[in-house]
Amino acid sequence: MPIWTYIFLMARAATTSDAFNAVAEPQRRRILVLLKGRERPVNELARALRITQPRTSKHLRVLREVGLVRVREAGQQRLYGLDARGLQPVHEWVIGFEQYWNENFDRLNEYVKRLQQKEHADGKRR
Amino acid sequence: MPIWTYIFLMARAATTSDAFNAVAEPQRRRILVLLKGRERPVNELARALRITQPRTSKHLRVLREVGLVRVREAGQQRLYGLDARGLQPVHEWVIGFEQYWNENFDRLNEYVKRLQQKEHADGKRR
DNA sequence: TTGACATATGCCGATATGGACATATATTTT
DNA sequence: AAAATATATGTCCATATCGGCATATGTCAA
Repeated sequence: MPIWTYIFLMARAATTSDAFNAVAEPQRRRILVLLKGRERPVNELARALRITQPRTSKHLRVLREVGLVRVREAGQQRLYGLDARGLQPVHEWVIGFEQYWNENFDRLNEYVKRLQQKEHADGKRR
Repeated sequence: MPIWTYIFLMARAATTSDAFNAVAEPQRRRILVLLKGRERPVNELARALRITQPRTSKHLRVLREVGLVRVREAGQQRLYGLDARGLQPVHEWVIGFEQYWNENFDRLNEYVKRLQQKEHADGKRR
C-alpha cells in the first residue's frame, strides 16, 4: 500500500494537544487550580481529586505535553508546578467575545441584524 | 445483568458538551468568530471554512446544544447567530490564572515555593 | 407538482480518549 | 540487598469524535 494511501486514511481527526484541548477535561482543570500557588507531587493531586494515581499521571502527561505544567525531580517525588503562560492564548481568544456576552439581545438589535442579513443574502444571490 | 452492573460499566468517559469542550475544536472556534457581528446561514459558514456542509451542520449542532449559537428560520435558510454568554464561564476560569502567566519564575520565587513544598511534605509524612 | 436549493441526519470507518488494573522503573529506607 | 514508596506506562475495554458520503426533510420557484 503506497504511502499516500496511508496519509489519506490518516487525515481524519486531529483534536489532540493544545491548551484548549487540555483544558476541556474537568479533572485537568482541577489539577491546574490545585497547582496555583505551589507545586505538588502526583499522589497529593490524586488524593485531592479522589482519582487513581495512574489516571492522575496521565492527565499530568497531557498537561506537560502542552506545556501547562512543568516537572521537577525531588528525590522520590516529582513535583508538578503550574506554567500558566499557555493559558494566555485561550484567554485572548475568549476575551474577543467579551462585548458579545454583555450584549442585550433586544428587539432593535435583532431587527438591525436581520436587515443586515437580508441585504447580505440579496447581495450574494447568484 | 443487574442494572447496577450496567451503570458501573457506563461510568467511564463523560467529556461531552460544555462550552470548554465545544471550544476545544478549532473549526468550532472559527465558526464562532465568523458569527461575531452577524448571523450566517450554514452554507456560507461551510464555504468560509472550506469544509463540507454536513460537517458544518454537525459542528453547529454541538454549538447549539451547549447554547453558544441560536438558530432562526429564514425561509429556506437557517440563520445561526452567536450567543456568547456561554463563553463567560470559560473566561472566568481562565482569568483566574492571569496573575500566574505574568509571573516571572525567578530564583527567589522558586526558592520560596520549594521551601513551602518541603514544609508541606514533612508535615504530611505519616 | 416538479425541480432546485438549503440543511439535518444516519451510517461507516478510523482514531482518540478516559478509566481500571497490573506492572515496570526509580528512589529511599532498613 | 530487600522492602517500601512514588511515579509512569502498557494493555484492555467502552465510548466519543471527526470526517466523508448518501440521503431524508423542508422550502421556494417555475
